[in-house]
Amino acid sequence: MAKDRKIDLVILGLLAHEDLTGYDIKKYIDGSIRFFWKGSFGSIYPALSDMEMQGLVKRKKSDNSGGREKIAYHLTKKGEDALKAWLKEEKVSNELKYETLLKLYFGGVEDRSVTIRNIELFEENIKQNLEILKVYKSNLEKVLDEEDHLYYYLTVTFGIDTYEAYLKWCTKSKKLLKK
Amino acid sequence: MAKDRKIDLVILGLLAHEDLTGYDIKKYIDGSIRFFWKGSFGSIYPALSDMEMQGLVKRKKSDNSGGREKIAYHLTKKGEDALKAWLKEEKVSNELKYETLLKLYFGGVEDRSVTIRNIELFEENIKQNLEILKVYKSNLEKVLDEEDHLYYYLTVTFGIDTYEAYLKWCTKSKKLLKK
DNA sequence: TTTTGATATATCGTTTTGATACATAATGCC
DNA sequence: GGCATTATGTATCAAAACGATATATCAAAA
Repeated sequence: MAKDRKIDLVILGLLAHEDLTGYDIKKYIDGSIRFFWKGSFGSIYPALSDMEMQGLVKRKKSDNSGGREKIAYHLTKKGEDALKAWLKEEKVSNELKYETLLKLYFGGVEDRSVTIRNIELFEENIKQNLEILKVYKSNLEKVLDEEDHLYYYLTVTFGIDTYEAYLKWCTKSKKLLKK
Repeated sequence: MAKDRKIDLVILGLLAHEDLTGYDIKKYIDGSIRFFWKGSFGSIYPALSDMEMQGLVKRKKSDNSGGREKIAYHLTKKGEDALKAWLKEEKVSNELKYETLLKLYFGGVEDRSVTIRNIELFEENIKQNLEILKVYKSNLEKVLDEEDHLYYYLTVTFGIDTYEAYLKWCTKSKKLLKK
């Protein structure tokens, strides 16, 4: 695995469950994973090529039932080992760029109304995402007997708990700013 | 302001309060701002040069009281306008790369004990940061009469509320995984 | 029939990261 | 006093990521 390429981890993790194309990987990232990670084609495709050369993933025979090219990748034993090694790495590295908080921090250069509006926009955004997560949660609760679903469930409850804390903060903060 | 350069926003915001060198800006980013943003010298210095050419910031006479070069920057009217325009932009764009959640999501490829350990590591990390934020909070409460401090206070309470929700989730999730 | 939208790979310029280089000033300590 | 370490400060570089766009096929709707 490349020393400093984080996208590899997403790719390895996703391929552990099923063979996927670069496009499939992007869809997963834009789906449930988007709540805590993101990645673009510009990082996915070069990573897949490089990881193939490193023997972490293997290109599957292209499914030419129509003529359109489609390159699905399969996880190798070496790739699985790399994934497991990463899971056992004892370090916490969470990176965030919270533009909402940056605007809040610099709020003093403008009227209070501007900050209140920004909190409202954030609140709306969080409410929408919270609804989506709640649907995920109730769907997962029905299939919790399968081990993998337990992990998905935990990420979803993490999101729900966090978003609910955000919303409480929004209410409280708007009140304080309006005083 | 450059179309897609986010670091500009941090620089504009910080310079709104006082004149700073690139090194000073880095110190702020590694200080209180690190809880919701980050940035390296490799982005700060080139951005400062470029922003000077755009007339957003102005280089101050270097303070040669010792011989060592030191380039402090001052916010121009144009820079202040750019900052205010950004604050009023009605869009929410918060990016995060939560490695802890990625590991959790892919936890199924390893023993439960690995995920439990990862939650513990996350928990320790959050507890440490929470202590720091609580000190910030009690210091800010003494000086809340000044408008700017209110905004810093709000970012701090955001962090505290979020971190406390994280910790509750950690306790709950570890219990669930140990069942 | 056409055009929209989904599927699919790939590349490009710009930005960011993380590390390092280089140099001076201040501080700690034996 | 001498010596090492830490803090201050600017700057650059390779690697990585972003966001947009190009190209092309196919299905479905208008």
